[in-house]
Amino acid sequence: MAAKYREFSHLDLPGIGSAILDRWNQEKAFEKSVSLRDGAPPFVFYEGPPSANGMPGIHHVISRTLKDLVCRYKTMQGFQVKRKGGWDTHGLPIELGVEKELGITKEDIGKKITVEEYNQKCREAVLRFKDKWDSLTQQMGYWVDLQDPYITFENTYIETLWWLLQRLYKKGLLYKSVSIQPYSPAAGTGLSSHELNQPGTYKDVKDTSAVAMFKAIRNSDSEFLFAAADNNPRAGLPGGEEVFFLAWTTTPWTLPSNLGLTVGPSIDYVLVRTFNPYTHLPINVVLAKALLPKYFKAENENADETGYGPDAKQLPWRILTAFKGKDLEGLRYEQLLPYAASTPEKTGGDPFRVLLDGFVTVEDGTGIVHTAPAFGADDYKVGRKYGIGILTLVDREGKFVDGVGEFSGRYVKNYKDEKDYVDVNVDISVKLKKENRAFKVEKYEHSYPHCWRTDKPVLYYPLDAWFIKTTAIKDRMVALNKTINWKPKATGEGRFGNWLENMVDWNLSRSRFWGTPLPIWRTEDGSEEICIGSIAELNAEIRKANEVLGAEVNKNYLHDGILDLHKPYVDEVVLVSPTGKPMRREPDLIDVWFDSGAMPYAQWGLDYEKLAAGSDRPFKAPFDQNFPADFICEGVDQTRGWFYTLHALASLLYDDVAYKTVVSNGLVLDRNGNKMSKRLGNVVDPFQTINQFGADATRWYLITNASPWDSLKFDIEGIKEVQRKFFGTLYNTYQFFVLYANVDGFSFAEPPVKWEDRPEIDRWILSSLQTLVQQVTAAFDDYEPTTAGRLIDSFVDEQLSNWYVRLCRRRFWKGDYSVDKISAYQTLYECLETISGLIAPVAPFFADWLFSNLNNVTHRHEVASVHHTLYPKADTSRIDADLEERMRLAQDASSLVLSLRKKVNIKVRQPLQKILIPVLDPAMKSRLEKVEDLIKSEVNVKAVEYLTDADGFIKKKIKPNFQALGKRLGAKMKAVSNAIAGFSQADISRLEKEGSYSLEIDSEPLILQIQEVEITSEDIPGWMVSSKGALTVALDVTLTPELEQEGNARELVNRIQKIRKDNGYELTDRIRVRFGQAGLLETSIRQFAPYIKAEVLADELEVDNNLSDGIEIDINEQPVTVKVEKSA
RNA sequence: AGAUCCGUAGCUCAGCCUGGUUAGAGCACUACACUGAUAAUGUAGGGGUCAGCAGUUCAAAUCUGCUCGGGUCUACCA
Repeated sequence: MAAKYREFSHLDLPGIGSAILDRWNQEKAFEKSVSLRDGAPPFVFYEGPPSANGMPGIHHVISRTLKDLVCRYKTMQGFQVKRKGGWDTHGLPIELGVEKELGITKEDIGKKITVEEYNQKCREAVLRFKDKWDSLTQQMGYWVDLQDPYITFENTYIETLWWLLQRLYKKGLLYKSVSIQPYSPAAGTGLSSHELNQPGTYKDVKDTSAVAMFKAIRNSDSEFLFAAADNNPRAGLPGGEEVFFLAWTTTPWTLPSNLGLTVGPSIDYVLVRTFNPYTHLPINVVLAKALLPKYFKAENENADETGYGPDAKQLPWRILTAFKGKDLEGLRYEQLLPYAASTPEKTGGDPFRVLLDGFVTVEDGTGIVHTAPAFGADDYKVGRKYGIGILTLVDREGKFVDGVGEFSGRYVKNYKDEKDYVDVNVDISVKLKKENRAFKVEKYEHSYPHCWRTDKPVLYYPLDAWFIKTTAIKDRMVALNKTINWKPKATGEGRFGNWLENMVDWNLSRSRFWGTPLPIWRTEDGSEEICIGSIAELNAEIRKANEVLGAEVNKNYLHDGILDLHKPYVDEVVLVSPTGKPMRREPDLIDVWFDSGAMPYAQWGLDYEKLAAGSDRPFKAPFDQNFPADFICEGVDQTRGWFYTLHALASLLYDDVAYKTVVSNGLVLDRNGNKMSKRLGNVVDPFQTINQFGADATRWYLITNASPWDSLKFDIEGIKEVQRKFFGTLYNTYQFFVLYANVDGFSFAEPPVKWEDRPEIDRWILSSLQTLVQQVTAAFDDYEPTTAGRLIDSFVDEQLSNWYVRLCRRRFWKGDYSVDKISAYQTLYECLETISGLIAPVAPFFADWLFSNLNNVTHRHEVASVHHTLYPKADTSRIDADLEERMRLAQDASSLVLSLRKKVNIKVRQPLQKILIPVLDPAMKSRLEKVEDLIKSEVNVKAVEYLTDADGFIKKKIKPNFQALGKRLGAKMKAVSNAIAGFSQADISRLEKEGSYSLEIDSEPLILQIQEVEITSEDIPGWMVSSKGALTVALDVTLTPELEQEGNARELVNRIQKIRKDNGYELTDRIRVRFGQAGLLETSIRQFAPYIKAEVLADELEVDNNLSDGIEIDINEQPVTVKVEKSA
């Protein structure tokens, strides 16, 4: 006897998950799935390194599911997919975590704790939750190489980063410059954007704001302004009045550092004649037209000026001329607040001009932006563009430097908690008022960032930093991006494309402790520097410096060389310049995003032989086969993170893309659409979910519920549904199969039944299966797993389970082990086996469980795991579109009949005589004839009759084919549509007979073709009908005595089967059935005895009027006693 | 503020690219049925101004523009 298929008492997905996981671990299934493809073409995948200093959440499960399913799919497609894992180990979140844990702040590092100790703490914290992550990886079925991951803090990794930095340095792409960064004077430190985004840093504060007046200088460029003033002299006053540009600021302390005024090139500006409300002097001012109402009342336009004086409440004003911002470009103005420290020479540029830039808006202020390059990123940028220089009149403590007159030494904000601090901004404003240089001064409430440690307002301040000149290859990056396959497309074109268009140079510098040190050593005056590219190079330089500079220098690093590339060790190293001067390391660390963006190279490390040979890609094997990546996948939040840094580095280093396809998945929200956060307590624990529902159900839910790039509202109920609906159905189908296969000993031992010997329904489900394989493969190839999953879902539910199995049930338990039965087994087996392959990428555990349960009996595959097989390939020769179409007809027809039965309340078990189906053309008839038997047995009728035109019974309905007609007719569509609606039955048959019909529309002739309308049957007079689309079905509901007898017989069979089951008999047990007094049922029993006996496997069936015991049952309101026993 | 995604039944989503006349599934709810797959299944029912407004068109859930609401990213700026 052949081995038996395993049977189960119930579906236990978590149990299947852990059992299969154990087996994978024992058999090293993952390693094998890779090594089996040795020599096959590679499919390259990069793992974006997670940071293991926090617990993994459910949102990590979705992107890892996507990564995993693509890699599994490609492996099954015959590619070799290596997946090296990795850990992101540097960076601010780790440092902040450690600081919090130790209860220290940044300032304490190096004081209360040494840098060495601090970094040791970071190193320990980094992989704190590595176990949890590894465990999640395993339990969710994510196949990735955890044995040999790349770790960003390791020397080999950092060394590669150094080499890459050196390559950039040699290309002239690495430079040091000032940038304007958020800076906390109170804490004496720059702040990262991350720190600035801490909750509570933005506060609403009231600041003194001022609209300052910058006096225009009259020259040929500005003549049009002055001329407009001169040509409109005020009554009683001569011409030659002053013209001012109005500019608003909420930080008057930046006004002494003003070097420019920026306007929007296409914004409308006006020159307004009016008075200074403080000094009451007549003035002319320039501001954006759209902002006039902020400063002037409409009713005072062109008001009488002669009466204006100190006591006047209303400010008269008059527009003298209008122009665009671009007309102002280059106009010069007098410096607002000249001091010794702010002479034009000290600016290092050509200041006090009007500049153009797109960032100017007319939302606030005057539409003219006061530009102090030192204290605003936009200001700095536009200042550089125009070369107006830079003035930094405030020091790092937040107070004015010497040489700013009465303001020198005063803090620009109350940074020292002085009790009687006098706001310098007020004093500056007062000074401007007195000097006829302020147009409006008022308190203004706005939101302003504060240092999250000191609670003091942040300044934007110029700080030294190292940059990568990404802007140099911006166009190339844009061009390369166009070759990348983005999923979804819009993220690449929109979010990422826009980001590239507006890119700025990459600020690499971080003044922190735990990270990759910048490998640049400089002389004190900055005139000489070296960028180190490898450990060997550094060690050589260390020795050289020791020889040149003296025996004490670097003496700790002479013997073994440098052993750890982190701070503080690298900072102790002093190198020597070609001219013999000492060089010290630039103190910065580099942005952690460089760490991860460089992983394509650094994950392998440097190959010293290639390095010595001068290769421009000196990375260890298998780098050459693993660049660029075919596929990467992370959350959309990485668009400007990892996706960008990978792209930037590949473009900069090798003028190439780093990845060919990138999938960015959306966020996982809670069921109400809120972001998951610890604070709200709505985070979902992935371990709990997997333990409760299994990884497969979780993965299937995440993938099929919504496109991966849409944000997903995570709801446990959805997983339950997937579990019940999809896996439950598939499990049931499997159970059904093995129930009978075990009885019959089916083990696929027989040769496949020939195609032409298989019944229609087998050919149908196999054809549908091939179609499914085709569609699923296309969807996966297009990185559309959601579509793939949903296709499989509906196939399993609607086609396989609810049609094929339902209709074929009898074939499995009835009769001998015939060709038909074997065909049924082979067909269903093939469906199950193919589905196990199809779902393997998404539901890896269940797929393997199903596969091995089947394969352990049949041994059709030599490999032990579905993940080692090749993905199912569609056999297109089996696809029969017409067959699939007529099966749809059968399904529709059955559904219609069942609904008719429902209407007249005749149960399906009661046979009926016939149904009528009107057929509109011979093709439809022949299709229906081929599936007639299926319909008959499904709806329990004896006959199907077809009604054709000739019978004259059918009442027809006509409707325009809008798609066909609309193209031809256009605007006449409505009229024609109305005409068609008015067609009589005679009109319709004439059209059918002649193939065309002449109409007159708006007194123009029009020939209507038969294919331009849709004709359907509407009604069969005197019958109950129901229709769907072109299909109409009528049911004969007449019950003859014969039919009723048969109905009774079927009812009896049904009851006896139930009793068999209640008694716990085996499927194959033979029985003996005796009835008590049966009354009217006796006829049924006698007439249908052979049928009943065959159905219930009875050897004997008799009526015994003296039967005293047995079960009372009720057959169509006829009580009868029945006794069922096993045959002797 | 900019960019982008989303808005269709009580809930989760198809359909939109390529416009075509009763807008579909599943879940949930109600009723009835089925019963050798049974913690399954079928049928029927209620439930929609396809976020809103305007435009293009003979025809708009579908194309265009604007507005509103939600998410994310970037920025926070005079």
